[in-house]
Amino acid sequence: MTEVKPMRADARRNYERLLEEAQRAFAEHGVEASLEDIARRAGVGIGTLYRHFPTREALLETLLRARFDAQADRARDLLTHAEPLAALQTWLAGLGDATGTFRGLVELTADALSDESSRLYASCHEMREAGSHLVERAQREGELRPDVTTNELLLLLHAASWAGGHLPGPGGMQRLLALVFEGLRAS
Amino acid sequence: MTEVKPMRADARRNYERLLEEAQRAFAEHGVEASLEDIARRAGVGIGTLYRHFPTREALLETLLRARFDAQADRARDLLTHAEPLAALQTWLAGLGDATGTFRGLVELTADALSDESSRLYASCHEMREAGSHLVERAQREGELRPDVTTNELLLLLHAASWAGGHLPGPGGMQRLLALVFEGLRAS
DNA sequence: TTAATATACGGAGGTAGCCTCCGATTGGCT
DNA sequence: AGCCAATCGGAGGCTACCTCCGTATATTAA
Repeated sequence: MTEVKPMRADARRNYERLLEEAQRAFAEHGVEASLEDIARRAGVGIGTLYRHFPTREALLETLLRARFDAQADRARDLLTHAEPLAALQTWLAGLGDATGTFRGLVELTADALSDESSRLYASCHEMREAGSHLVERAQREGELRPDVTTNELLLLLHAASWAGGHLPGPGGMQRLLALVFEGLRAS
Repeated sequence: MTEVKPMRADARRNYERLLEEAQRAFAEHGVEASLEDIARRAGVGIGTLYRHFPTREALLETLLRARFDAQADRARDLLTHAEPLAALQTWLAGLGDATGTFRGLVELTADALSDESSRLYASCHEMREAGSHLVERAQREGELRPDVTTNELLLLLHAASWAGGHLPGPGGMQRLLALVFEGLRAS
């Protein structure tokens, strides 16, 4: 329904160059990478960058949306998994990997979930909805404590992801997430 | 032993004005508060700020050191507490409050723990040493899973503190910390 | 092919923050 | 009072953000 005029050829070319360089820059320097640098490397004026992507978040969202949508799909798949708690844990691990794509991204997504005006809110929100079904199933079948909310779980995941980013080696987030699921008390 | 010439009167006056305004600014705007603004409000040139505190971290450390040292003392006190796990949990909660003093501080302290060259490293390190005795005791008495390291625990705490800062109301960190200790699995 | 026009480009310029450097100032001592 | 070391202040160079508008060009119609 939404009428989309095709982009002018030069516009489309610049748009794509910008996305390529943004991907590189964010991967290398984290979400705070210099926008002027991205424009420079894309061989484009800074004004052109801002016309295509009015905010840093808009740029990030374009780069991440597909990934986040895939994550929502994955949640729906996992609803048929035999073990509800394991399914939830698996899904959260995948989500943790997604928010670990760029250094500093966790902060943004964590904030986006509680800020409807955020550009990332939409993509994140759909993920949360899909995930909350996994949470409810695990609780309904008595595998997850019933007093935990989806928001709390996502926040714990973000926390683990954040912390994982502050550990030297890789795989930190996975280990921490496992700890959170299993609890610290000796059994 | 360390010979300390008394500061010149104007120097001491400026030093203290700077600390006052820094406290205000960090409390209001988080650790990224503008240093030029702090100098301005203190009625002092920016050069004077940098002479007294060569880095942002130096300024923060001066404001926080007493607090962190107190936290180390508290760890030593809690070693005599009857319940090792509860003692550990209490201590971590206190530490979480301390790193929640300024928005964005958790990131700094988490990084400081793995960066010896950091200005905050010393104060943090002493805390960790004190805390690790609480960890070891809880493990020795079989109340804490033996495969968790002090570093992991501190990181989990920082993570909870970080996440607490991304929740609307207060007390978020306490709730999350409790969840981490108790585990997510239904019992 | 050419002309008209909507579309898109680019970067100058204003703002703000970081940090350094050095000439001007002043506290404290004799 | 007068000296000098200690201290001050802020100009200046840098980077980054974001906006605005004169210029350039892709597209469409003639």
